[in-house]
Amino acid sequence: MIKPDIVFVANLAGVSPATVSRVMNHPELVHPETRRKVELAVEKSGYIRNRAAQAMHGRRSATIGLVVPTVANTIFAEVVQSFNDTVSKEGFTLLLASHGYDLDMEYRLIRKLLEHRVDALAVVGLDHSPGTFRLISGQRVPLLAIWNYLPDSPLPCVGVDNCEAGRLAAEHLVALGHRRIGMVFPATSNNDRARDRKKAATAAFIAAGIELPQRWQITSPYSIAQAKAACLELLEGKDRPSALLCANDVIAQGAIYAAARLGIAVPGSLSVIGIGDFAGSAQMEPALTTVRIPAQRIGTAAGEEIVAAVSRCDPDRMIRRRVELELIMRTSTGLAPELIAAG
Amino acid sequence: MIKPDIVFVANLAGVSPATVSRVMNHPELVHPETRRKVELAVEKSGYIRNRAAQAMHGRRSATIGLVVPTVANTIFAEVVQSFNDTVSKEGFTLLLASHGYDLDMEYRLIRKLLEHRVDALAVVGLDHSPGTFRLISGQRVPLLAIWNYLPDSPLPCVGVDNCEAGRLAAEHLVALGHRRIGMVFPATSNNDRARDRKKAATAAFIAAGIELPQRWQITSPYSIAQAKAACLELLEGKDRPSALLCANDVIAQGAIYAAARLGIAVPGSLSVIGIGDFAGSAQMEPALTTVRIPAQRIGTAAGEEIVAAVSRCDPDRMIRRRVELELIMRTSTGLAPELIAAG
DNA sequence: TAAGAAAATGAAAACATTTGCAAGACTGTT
DNA sequence: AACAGTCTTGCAAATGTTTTCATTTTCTTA
Repeated sequence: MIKPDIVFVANLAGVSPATVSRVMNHPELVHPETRRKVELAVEKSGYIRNRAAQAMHGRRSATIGLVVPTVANTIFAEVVQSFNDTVSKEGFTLLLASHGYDLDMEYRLIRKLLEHRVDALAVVGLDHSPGTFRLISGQRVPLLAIWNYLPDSPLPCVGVDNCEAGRLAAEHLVALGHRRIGMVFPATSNNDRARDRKKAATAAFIAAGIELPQRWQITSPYSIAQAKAACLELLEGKDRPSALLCANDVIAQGAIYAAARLGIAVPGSLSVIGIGDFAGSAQMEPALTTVRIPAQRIGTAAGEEIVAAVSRCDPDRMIRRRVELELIMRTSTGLAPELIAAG
Repeated sequence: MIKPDIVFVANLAGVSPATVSRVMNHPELVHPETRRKVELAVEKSGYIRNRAAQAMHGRRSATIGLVVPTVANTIFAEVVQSFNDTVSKEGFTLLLASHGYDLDMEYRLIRKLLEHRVDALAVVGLDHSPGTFRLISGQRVPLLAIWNYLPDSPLPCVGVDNCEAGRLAAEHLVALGHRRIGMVFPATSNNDRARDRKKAATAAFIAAGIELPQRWQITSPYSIAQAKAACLELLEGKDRPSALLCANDVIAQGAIYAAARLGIAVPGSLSVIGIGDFAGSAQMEPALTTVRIPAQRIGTAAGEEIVAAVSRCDPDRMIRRRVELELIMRTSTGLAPELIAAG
């Protein structure tokens, strides 16, 4: 039993291969009766058309490449999901690659995706190696940066303004009267998202006349376990901040667990704010105050833009779409203890 | 500036296309000096080889299809990640599709992946539509079911025995002396994982002479928010169980948050056990007792098996690999209150 | 240094499809 | 019944590689 190809089906239906091809791609061009015959033959033989041969002809490959740091992280899983849903609805299939925050690896992965002749390419963030930029500009493949928005980004982008996210979080703590503030961020090299958030938050605190002692600025990767460990260390002494601004909700979750372990009341003696509003943040006890980044909306919007970019075939069109942030006040933040004491 | 193809590179290097092809695929066959010349030409022209043309020649497409219910769920994100890491290391790229627990959709997605001539296909679980089985058996593509292990599975599989998972969780509660037991599970049609766990847990309870009143058997999808809501309802009355067996850690997390909201002490007056041991379960307060399903090990093992299946080209070889479960005792379960009262 | 073996290269067929072009088969109009 | 116009369809070229086979070049060894 050999695998049926288009000529096998053509013979079976008593037509030419060209007609079979037309039935698959432009059904309106062929006579309904012929169409029926062909469809029957396709059904009977179990024919499955070969996208590779199709792609080779210069047509669409019907694939879209997506490169993310990791999917094992709630942060990106949601965006991958909704992006996939959106492009899938338009008949595209996702080629997924993850580089684990290694930009050289990212370059190699993008190369691999280009070998597969993806119709378009989406990457996360605006930080990429020079090699990557060179590679892309040489090809005529639409490229979209997702997750980040910048008014003057070098790439088309769909996402949120991380500076604003940092600022919103900081201003919320300031409004609650906090002046002894700690921050928990991952290493910010190669991570423009964390960098922008931290910079803007710092600026907002300075603007409010708040000092940020070095001992309360700590570093932790995006992992609940490591964030909890880092915060345990920060919080166990006498001299601790009254509020913690965390780079994202995963870290904030770690911080809250650390406080719970140490018997520190949240928000009574410690306020914690995150960024992201991931699944579960609303349900925690205490429920996490955070700056919502609408991952689904970003994924969907990015999917729409990339499909649009593929169908109009002008790879150099620059679109920038900004998705709105929103401060979600819940129960993990409250008035600074000093204010409460003062009555 | 036209896109360079293999003959363009060949001319640039002053060799034949065949030689260029050999440099890309079997470098050891060509003279070092020639190789250098060709590599230089590749570099200079920015040539990127066309996998589609390669695949068309009957060679590998170097892609592997993975079909999951969803990736927006911690449950699968981890397994996707480690599976991808493993096959990626061997030069394959992942074609990802998600069907949202809809088996008809799954059929269509698998068709699409076959059109792209994936070298192998991985799906989650053993529940699939008859159409899917027919489709696969017609093709000569290795298929692997991941996540579940069954000694007599109809498909090659790499995963855990969900019956054992349910049994382990149930026996732990029994050993702690609990006799008033509730269970929180999603709908079990089209979900063999949840079904097996529930069946085995039920059997274990019956074997221990424990009755399972209908009012304590509740249904909730895999969502923290919905699980929390469902558990709030179950727990707020006077007549509540002393222990909750949850279909997975996401549901267990919801249950713990519900207890926290109602001021019910865990594990003092309510024990909660999950299944999965997801990221964060160990760090929660109280830390979640659970049956660990080693998602990474499953993903890695599945990746290895599928790569092996591709290189040996015997699509009908039946392998079944079982990954071990482990009961992880933490602080969300404790002795039944009745036993404590009795001293 | 010549013969034979081994290594390196090229020519051309093969892979499964799409599409421009042209020819044949209808339709409706005079 | 002839004509123009519109639908359908088939032919054949083109797409970018890989690989078999044959040929040429280089290396051993006597």
